[in-house]
Order: sequence, then C-alpha cells, then structure tokens
Amino acid sequence: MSERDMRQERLAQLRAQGHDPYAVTRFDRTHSVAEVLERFDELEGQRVTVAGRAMGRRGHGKATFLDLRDGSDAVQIFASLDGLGEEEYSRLQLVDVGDFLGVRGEVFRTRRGEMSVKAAEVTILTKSLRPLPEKWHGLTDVETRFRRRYVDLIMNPEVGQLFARRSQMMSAVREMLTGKGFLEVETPMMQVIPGGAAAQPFRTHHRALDMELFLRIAPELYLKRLIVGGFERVFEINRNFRNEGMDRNHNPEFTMLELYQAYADYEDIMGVTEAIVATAAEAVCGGTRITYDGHEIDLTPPWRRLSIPQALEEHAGLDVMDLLDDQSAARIAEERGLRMDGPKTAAAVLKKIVDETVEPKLIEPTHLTDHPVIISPLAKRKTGEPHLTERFETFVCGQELANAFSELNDPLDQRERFESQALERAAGDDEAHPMDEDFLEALEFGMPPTGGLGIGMDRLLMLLTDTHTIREVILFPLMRPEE
RNA sequence: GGGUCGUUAGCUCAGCUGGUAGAGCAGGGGACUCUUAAUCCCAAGGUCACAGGUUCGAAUCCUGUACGACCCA
Repeated sequence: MSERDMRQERLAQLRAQGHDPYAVTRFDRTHSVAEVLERFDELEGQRVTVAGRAMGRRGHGKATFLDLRDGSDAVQIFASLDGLGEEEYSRLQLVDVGDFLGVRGEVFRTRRGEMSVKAAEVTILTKSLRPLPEKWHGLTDVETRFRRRYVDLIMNPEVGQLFARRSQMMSAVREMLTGKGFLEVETPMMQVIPGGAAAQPFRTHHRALDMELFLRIAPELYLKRLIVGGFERVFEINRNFRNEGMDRNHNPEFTMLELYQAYADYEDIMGVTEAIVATAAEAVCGGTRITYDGHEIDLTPPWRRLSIPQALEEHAGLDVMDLLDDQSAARIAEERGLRMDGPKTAAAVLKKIVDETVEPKLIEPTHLTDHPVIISPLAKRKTGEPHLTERFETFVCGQELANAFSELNDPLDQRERFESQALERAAGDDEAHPMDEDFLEALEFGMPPTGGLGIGMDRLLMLLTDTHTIREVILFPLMRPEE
C-alpha cells in the first residue's frame, strides 16, 4: 500500500467521523506565527489561534509535537492527551506531515525553552495526499524543483524569499517611475509585424480573422506610437517572447521594462537607467554595493562610459570604420578565423567581435556607447558622425543589462533603415528588422525627440541576487514535457 | 547544434572488474506525556528512465531514444 493510499484511508476515516478536511471553507486566525514568536513575552499564557502546514511531527505516545508553518514563520505545537481529550487526540493520529492545521491553544515555553502553542483544539483544514520530500536534504533535484515549483517553495524557503524580492524590485521600480511622471501602459502582445528587436518570433494564428500573428519580441514600436500620440513619459513592464535557444541567460518568455521619455536623449536615459538599477538594488539588496560571481560591484551612479570605436581599438585593435562594409568586415572575419553561423555581413561580424572581445571585459558597470548605424536600425544618428548612433548598452559583469538610444524620429531615414534591414534579411539574417509601414506612417505624423530604454528585469534580478541561471528567477521556466 | 556527465524506493544517495537490489529519511505495526534530524523494537517497500543488443547471466558492457545538468558554438 502506497503512502498516498494510507493518506487517503485516513482521509476516509476523517470523513466518516464527520470531519471532512476539504469541506472547511474558512478559518479565523488571531495571530500569524511570526506575531506569536515576536510578541511571545506578551502572549505567554494567553490563548491564540494559528494555522499553517504541518512540516514535522514527533510522536511520544500520549503527547505529540508538530511543527506548524504559515507564510510568516514556523512554531512548535504541543498536543497531548491531557490537553485535547481522548476523541480529539485520537483524531490527531490521522494527521500527516503536509496537512494544513488550525490550532487554538495557549502560548507557552517547553522545558527545553522552545516557544510553543499548547493545543486545546486542532482542526484539520486540508489533507495532503502526497508525502513531502525528506526533511534533511529536502528537494534538491533541479529538474523536479522547476517542474514542481510548489514543492520547491514548500521545501526551500529561500526560493520564496527570492520571489518576494522580485516583487519588491518590481514595485520599487514602478513606484520610482510613476513618481517621476511616467505612465504605465500595456501594448499588444500579439502583433501583426513583430518588431522592435532582432529576434525570431513565435507564430500563432487568429482563427476568425484567418491571419498570422506573432507574439511580440518587444513593445518598442507601440510605445513610440504613444509618444507620437502625445504621452511624454511612458513605460511598460511585461513579457516578451523570443523563439531562440534556451540557456542560463535565455528563457523563451522573459520580462522587459521599456521606457520612453520625450524631449530627452540617450544621455538623459543613462541617468534614468542608473536610477532604475540603483532603485532596484536598494529594494533587493538594501544598497548599491553588490557581489556577483565573486566580483564586488559598486552600482552607485554615475557609471563609466566607453564608446564602441574606442572599445574596438582597445580590446580588438580594430578601426570601427573597417567593420562598416560587408567586404572589409568579411575579410576581417576571415583573418581572425571567426566562426559565424549565418552570413558574414558587416553587422554580423561587428556584433560578433564586440560580443567576444569587448563585452566580457565590462565587469564594472559600463555604458557601451555609439553603436554603428548598421546594427542600430531604430536609433538616431550621432551629430557629426552619421555612421554611428546615439545609443548605449549597459554591461555589468560582462552581462548586458540595458539597451537604449535617442530614438530615430526621421521617418525617411527610418524607411531607409528598414530597407537596408530587408537586404540583411535577403542575405540570410532572419533576425533583421521587418518593414513596418504602419509605424512609418506614425513617425510621419511627427514624434518629438525621444530617449528610449529597455532593461531585462530577469537579468537585473539575477545580478542583484547573485543568481546564475535565469530559470532560478522565473517561477515557472519553460520545461520540455516529461513524457 | 556539438561534447561530457547524470537518470536506482515518495525524497537524499550507495551499489567495485557483469553473478539474487542497499542505506537513511518518509510511510506501516509496536513502546513512549517536553521532543525538535526525538529515541527504541519489528515488518514492508523497486518495470534500476525507456527500447534494443552482447552474455549462461546486465542496474553494471554496447547502441539508440527521452528528460535534465555542465561546458562549447
């Protein structure tokens, strides 16, 4: 007979006695467990009513100790034949570890000094039919932890704390941004033309319209339409979906903050970025000094800046001008023996070289600025250097944290950029940005000078919690089905 | 996508060069009214991920598949 069968039998017995644990609809508590422990001196000798999950059980014949845990903390319950009476004490024998209990009783301290509740009444609020993992080692198997996150949360309190910190981070950032006059908005997750980033989309189909739709890879183009519409400061925190490989930095759905501020440029946005990250760090770590992967990092603004041309020269010994046309870039890729999956376009080679030679060096928080136009189809050109853009990406510990630019608002230039992206696509780059006539039309109505920003919130949380797998900071990361 | 490693009881893990499948915890029976990894006694628990192959004999060796982890691209 399996343990589940045993538990079901005890359930049947409870029901037969008129105590169906699944029939309980509500239970009034007088105190949380944490309150009982915190205010113990004051409550000692008084009656309290607490509720929670039985996490441990130590039977001693006519007395039984239980560990009762609620959302705040855990407290020991002392249940004895004397305290409960024969009928109720015998019913206590039908309690399994994992059951939810409501306990009324007197706050006291055991001989060993443990703060406890002496049960006068125990109500089984819910029966658990499945055994919990073992009490010493708990649940450690990574696969099971993600597949059954609820068990992970029961057995590993630090996991719950991590997600509580995630929530605090989100709230703090929202509060800070709304405090600065930003309006939180929601834009389409299902898009006809998936734009705003370089990534492959998920496809879906609308039946009534018999139309192909895409899950968004970014909200960017819709948020800019809102700037056209007259909102001056908007942001959105929501899911993006990218149909690409999964590894410790990539989950197919992830949470992105995007923000747009009219009449601001990328330098203003650097300040906003630093403020957001500092606010998040304050909320999660209580300060701006953090440790990640053994590195002591100071996130206190302002952060270092490094331009791409300068970085290429320092770290790769290359002149950015030699990486702007396809022929020259292909030659350099050849010389360096770069292994490229797709076509060796200038854009692809440039990204690859920056990715491999520059980014890993950026440990201290650094704004990498002035990206070439060929890899920045939505960013405004830099005054006096039209081959570069007013753009920055922020790196900490070699990880990209933010991507921002002065938004391109010239509808004619934007059209040309889309057209050259179409050439990239024709050359085999299926992540090149698609043409979006509707967006171009919006720009033709006039978008004021605007600075925009994207921050991957999962990655930010990873940085702030010294976590090295994105799956650890997403409650239900995508898993292949088991069978 | 490539490489390496893993998958044995509900959980955490042993299992040697191939010879009847092991422990702790959980669960079952018993003792026990202050324990907290409670303790003590007894009994039970398995499609060794899956499918093939080699062999007198496979958890163990080989091949494939599934899922996962790590490294690389």
